[in-house]
Amino acid sequence: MLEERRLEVLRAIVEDFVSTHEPVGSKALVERHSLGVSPATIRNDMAALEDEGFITQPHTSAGRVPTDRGYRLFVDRLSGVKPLSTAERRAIESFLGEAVDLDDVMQRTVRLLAQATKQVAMVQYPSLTRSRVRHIELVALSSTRLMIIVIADTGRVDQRSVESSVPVEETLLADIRSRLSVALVDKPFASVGDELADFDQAFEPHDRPLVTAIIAAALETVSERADERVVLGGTSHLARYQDAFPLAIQPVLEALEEQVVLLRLLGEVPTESGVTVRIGAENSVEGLSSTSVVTARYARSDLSMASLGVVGPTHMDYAGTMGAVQAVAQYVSKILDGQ
Amino acid sequence: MLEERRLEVLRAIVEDFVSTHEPVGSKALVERHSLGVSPATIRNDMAALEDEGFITQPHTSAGRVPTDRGYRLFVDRLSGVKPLSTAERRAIESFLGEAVDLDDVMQRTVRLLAQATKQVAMVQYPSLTRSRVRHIELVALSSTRLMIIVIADTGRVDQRSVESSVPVEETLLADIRSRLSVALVDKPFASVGDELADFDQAFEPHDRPLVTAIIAAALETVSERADERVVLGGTSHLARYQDAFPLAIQPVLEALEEQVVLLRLLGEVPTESGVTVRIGAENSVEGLSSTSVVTARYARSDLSMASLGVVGPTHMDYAGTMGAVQAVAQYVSKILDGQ
DNA sequence: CTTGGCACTCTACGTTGACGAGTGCCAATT
DNA sequence: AATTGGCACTCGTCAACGTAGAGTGCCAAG
Repeated sequence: MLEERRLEVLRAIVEDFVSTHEPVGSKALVERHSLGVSPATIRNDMAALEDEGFITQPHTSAGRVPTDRGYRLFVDRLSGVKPLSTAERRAIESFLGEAVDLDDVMQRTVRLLAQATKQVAMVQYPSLTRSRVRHIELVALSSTRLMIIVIADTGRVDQRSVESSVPVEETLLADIRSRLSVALVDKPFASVGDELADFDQAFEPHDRPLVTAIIAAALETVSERADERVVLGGTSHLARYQDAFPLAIQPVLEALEEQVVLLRLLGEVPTESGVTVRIGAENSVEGLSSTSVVTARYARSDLSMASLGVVGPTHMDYAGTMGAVQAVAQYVSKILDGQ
Repeated sequence: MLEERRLEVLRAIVEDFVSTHEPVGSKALVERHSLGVSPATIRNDMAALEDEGFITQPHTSAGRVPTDRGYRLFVDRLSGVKPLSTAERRAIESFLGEAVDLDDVMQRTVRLLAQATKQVAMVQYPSLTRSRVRHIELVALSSTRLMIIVIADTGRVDQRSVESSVPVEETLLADIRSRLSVALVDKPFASVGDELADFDQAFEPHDRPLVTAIIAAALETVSERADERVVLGGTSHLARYQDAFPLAIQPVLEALEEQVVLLRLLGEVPTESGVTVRIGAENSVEGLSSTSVVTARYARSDLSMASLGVVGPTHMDYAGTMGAVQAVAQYVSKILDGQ
């Protein structure tokens, strides 16, 4: 029960610091929270918490600030996911429900998430790796330029253009198109490589260079770009932390401009459901060591599809953020199932 | 020739202020530039320039800072467009040349522009209004969901999904598809509305609701979204001006998150060629009153297509930025012609 | 284990004064 | 009429200084 109170103290410190952004002292703590003890007792607990590395003092005569480790403990043991109010739930549902398109869903989701958490939001497109081919189309843009368009069962559309060294005849194109359809439609994207392994064998040798080029483009589209698409939004919220962040919104903005970084942030998430929180240096992304990342996965037909989440300062409202991220992920799943 | 020197003084002030970001005084000015006169003379000129509203003093005993009007005069009369070095030109050409796709071109362009100017870059997709339909495709996603895909002769692909209240048969779909192709392919997007005016008359009355829905979606795609797509990049460069900007990267980031605002920034540009500069309050966008916007239009087959440009602090290197924007616009035009 | 008291340590803040950059004005010069 | 040197004046920056207050750690008593 001594342990008990210490955790209580840590929770109180985190909560106060999150709301005030200022080091919190023993006296203020007993005033704002009804811990039934005196400041002196709290001081002892604080000293212990500091020894264990959960909190720290910016300077000798200041209050305490949670460390990354402190936030970690807070998140693991102390904070429940705060459920959204029904009004909020209704707002989310109706806003996402209006979406007309997968693109529209993604765009609305990122806006929603940014607005609900007041932080930078990221949303990943449904992974191709876990989808099936719904349709594949081959279009002639000019006599030597083709465009290959792939539609997944999630409604995701990817396209890629292909250059041919020789003019392409429409009859050949039609042939390739229909064979591609037969070979790929309703197949999982993961097996596209296998399905196309001997694809060019069905064609005349002098047509094979073109067929090979098309296959290469198709594979590039479905494999290299499979998880690559991420939408970002709400970056203006970063600016609110000018003073709170040491000195650093530039490195954060820089990091977030890199698709690769976003994918890493979203990808390092375990596949299980639930909300994942990575705090400070846990992110292993340079420039994001003073931020926390809260992510969740969304699914379609109970098949985990991709991740979405937010990036904010380590001193964020974890309970609220986790609640919002989880709720949004659920609604995206629901929308995706409905379509 | 008195007028002459005053302009020279203004130019010197702008140049110094742009490079140092600090108010420039009369003494420093004669030291750094070889104007053949004494500081006292410069002071007289400065007083005159201040009376005319081209420069101003932050406080009584400080040097002078250009006003928006000062920058305007500088840009109009004093600054040439600085041509890029051949190395830079080569870098642009090769980087853009590698693009494989219209999406790829847009993405590379925005990166390039941001990197070359060290500012926030915006690139607008080629306007549909000025393009022709290259291909139109209708795909069944499920028995009641269709997707309509439109490809422009610029390689731009737009899609939109359509919900049908009744299951759609493949034969009907094929019929609509081929009629749509006949009606629209190679027609300018601007005339799509007219071309589709009586489109539903060719169908059985009980099929018309579906046809109407498809037409509505098609029109929405080609008209509402016609100029709507803009890519943004390089926002991290904003953070470098933390101190230089009054207090305000947040409003700028907020403004730039709004597609509408971006479109206004890019759209207010006169259709003629050349580089356009809008300084400070000239932008008429709230939150961007302490930034300047430099834009240029790019073309395809000599037909002006859309705009691209950058947003930066009013105290930017106008000559260099204008040079870069112009050069990039030219190369984008070239790439578009080549494809 | 808790608590009140106390000495101690810093930071934040306001004051003060010197310094210097920069200006405007004026009388002298060309 | 334009230019110039001189000079008094303004005002922001900076460092030094002192004070107030928040917060701590420790200790002895409950």
